[in-house]
Amino acid sequence: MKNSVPPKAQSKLKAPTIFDVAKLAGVSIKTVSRVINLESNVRASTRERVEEAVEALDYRPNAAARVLSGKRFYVIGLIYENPNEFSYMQKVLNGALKACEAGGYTLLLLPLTLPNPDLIDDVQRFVSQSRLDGVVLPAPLGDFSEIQRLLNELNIPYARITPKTEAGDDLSVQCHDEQASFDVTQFLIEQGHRRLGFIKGDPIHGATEHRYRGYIRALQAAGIGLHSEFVRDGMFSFESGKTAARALLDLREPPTAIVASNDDMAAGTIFEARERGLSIPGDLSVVGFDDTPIASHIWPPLTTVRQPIVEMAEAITSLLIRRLKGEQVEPLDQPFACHVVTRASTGIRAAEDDLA
Amino acid sequence: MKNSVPPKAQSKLKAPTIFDVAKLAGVSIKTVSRVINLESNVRASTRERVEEAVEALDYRPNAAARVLSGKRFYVIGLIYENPNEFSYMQKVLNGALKACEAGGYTLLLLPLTLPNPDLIDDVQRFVSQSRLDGVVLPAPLGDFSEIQRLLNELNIPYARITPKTEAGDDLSVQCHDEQASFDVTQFLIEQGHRRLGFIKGDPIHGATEHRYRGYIRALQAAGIGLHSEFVRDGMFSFESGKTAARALLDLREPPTAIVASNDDMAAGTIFEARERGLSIPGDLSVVGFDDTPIASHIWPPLTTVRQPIVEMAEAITSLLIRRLKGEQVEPLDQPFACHVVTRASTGIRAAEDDLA
DNA sequence: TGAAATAATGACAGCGCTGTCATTGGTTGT
DNA sequence: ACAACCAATGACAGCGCTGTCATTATTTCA
Repeated sequence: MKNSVPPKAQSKLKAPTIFDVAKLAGVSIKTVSRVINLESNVRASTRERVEEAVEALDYRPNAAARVLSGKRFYVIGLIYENPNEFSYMQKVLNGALKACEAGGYTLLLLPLTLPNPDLIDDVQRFVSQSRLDGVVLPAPLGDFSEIQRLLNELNIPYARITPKTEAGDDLSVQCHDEQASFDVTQFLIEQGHRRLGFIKGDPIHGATEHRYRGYIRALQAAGIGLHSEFVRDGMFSFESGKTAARALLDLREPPTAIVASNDDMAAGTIFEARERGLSIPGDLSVVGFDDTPIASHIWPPLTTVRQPIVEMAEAITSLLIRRLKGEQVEPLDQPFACHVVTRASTGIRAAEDDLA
Repeated sequence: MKNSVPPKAQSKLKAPTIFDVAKLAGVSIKTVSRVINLESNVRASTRERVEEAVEALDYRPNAAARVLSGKRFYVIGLIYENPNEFSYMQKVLNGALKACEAGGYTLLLLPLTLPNPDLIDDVQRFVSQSRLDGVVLPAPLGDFSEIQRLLNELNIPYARITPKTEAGDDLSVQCHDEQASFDVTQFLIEQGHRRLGFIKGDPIHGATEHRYRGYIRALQAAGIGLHSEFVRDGMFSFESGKTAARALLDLREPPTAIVASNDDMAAGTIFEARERGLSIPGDLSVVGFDDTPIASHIWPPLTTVRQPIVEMAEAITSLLIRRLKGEQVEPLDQPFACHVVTRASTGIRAAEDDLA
């Protein structure tokens, strides 16, 4: 009940103003203003009537009008030191922020926890309350069809970062994920590995499939057969990586190298290997994806794949902005390139292994 | 030159409007509007004249007026999945965001890289361009006196998260950092350790001194002498932790336990120890601070100190907002409590050690 | 009971811009 | 050289709210 979206009729019609509330409550707009600003000198009965009208119309004060006429801005700034190392979302944030600054736009944030039963309500509230022109949807949010439908209905353009699915008229960025996965797998093969484990990511992310395909292609290119017991499901979390690694290392003939679909799962793999007293890369080589801070801070540091996330986020956001300004924009033609960062978690497979 | 702040006179007077620009350029306001919105049908010479006037007055369009009169909002939303594990800044962001949502305010971000020669210009531009009511300054930004001076001049209230210095009328949050440091050091002592190394943090952070004092107090309480060679400077970075650990482990009689002032430096310490083939916690116990993701993802997982950062950020932001709304607010009376999270990077000091 | 004080409400201007439409100036073609 | 056109510019309303001040109810106290 409380979470339901406003009546459909209003999503097309203009939002109610203070006049509508005043009319419905039978008072002047100034009295409505007093009520919504919690000023004194309003009779309790009047206040109540106004509040009912506000409720009935689902009225929200127009922030711009408030700012323009009043003395307050209703804005808080958060100034912070940009840590020199970033998580994935920090990078996206930075890229989007840059593009917004360059384009004269303001960036507003809606952090969500998934799974979320009220997802659509939350997004709806955010979009209408904050009066947005456009929305950026990093993976996996760009693949929630309910969100896409909502934004389409409200006629709000959106840009997606590494989505899984296509959408017509697509404002989205991709990177050469599959190629990078191919490269990193091939790198392991060149080091002499033949038994290569793979830990998949959360299937909701497009990257999961791309990375898996790169792995398969590299095996094929080297004439190595694909063994299903070497492929395990993961969810991009440390724990899921640990669990998958446990299964792989429990095999009678365990892999000598493991490709984890992100750094957290690679860290989980190393964690699991360490618990078993395995040496890395002596007994097991491990690679990850994303080059997040953890990759360079664990021992041994991870060989991983770096994506230009900041640049990708910046590019797609500025494209979105150009489109909002009325420019006719072409979709990004080229995926961004990724590259392998070689560190100490990978090594040459000892010759003795060939006997096995 | 280009970076200099607008003429002093204007910081008190009202900001120039489109009228001022029009008058100076000798055109109508509509023409100014055309120029700043890059519309067509403006003679090059006119455009130039207007641009000069804009420059001369340092004119910035009033965002609220634009929004109110036009059809655009100049706002982009970024909707993202809140990763289940956060960096320090992510936590601050989440707390501040919560408080803003609850208070009907909007949160705007200014990420900064330090050191920054244009610091004040950047902050000035942010504050005036975004028309903020208040500012949140997480450590170490709350200790930059230039920023404080600027905000005071502009009469913009600010709240600080774990600042080092006091400011009258203080809107700031602290946590029981010293106590936590005492606790974690005492914990190591109880495990039998007597030779305890300490790696300090960046001196610009208040936490650095608090944590160091807790360490000293715990040594005193146990009757253990403070040896200066056991105390090393660090900068809160992984690298600095590694360097400091190297120095400590190079000692003729190295410590059997190391207290690093944050997790990154603790990770650096473990990294260094691993490079030397030391076993943890067998040969060396290590503790960190902050309980960042890395603490639980490295092997062995780190014993560390967790601060309620989200709650702290939320509390101080909502206090700031209440103050902006005109309430008479009291400073937060109690620092927030921290607690030790015990993991596998610490262990009982073997008895043989007593011989040494 | 009536005057003075106070509480509750309303009328209205104006915040700084953009959208619409009217007007002016300049160019082209014949 | 004049009409017919298009480019360049301006006049003005109005976006939705808050601040100011005037007005009208209600209470208080002599």
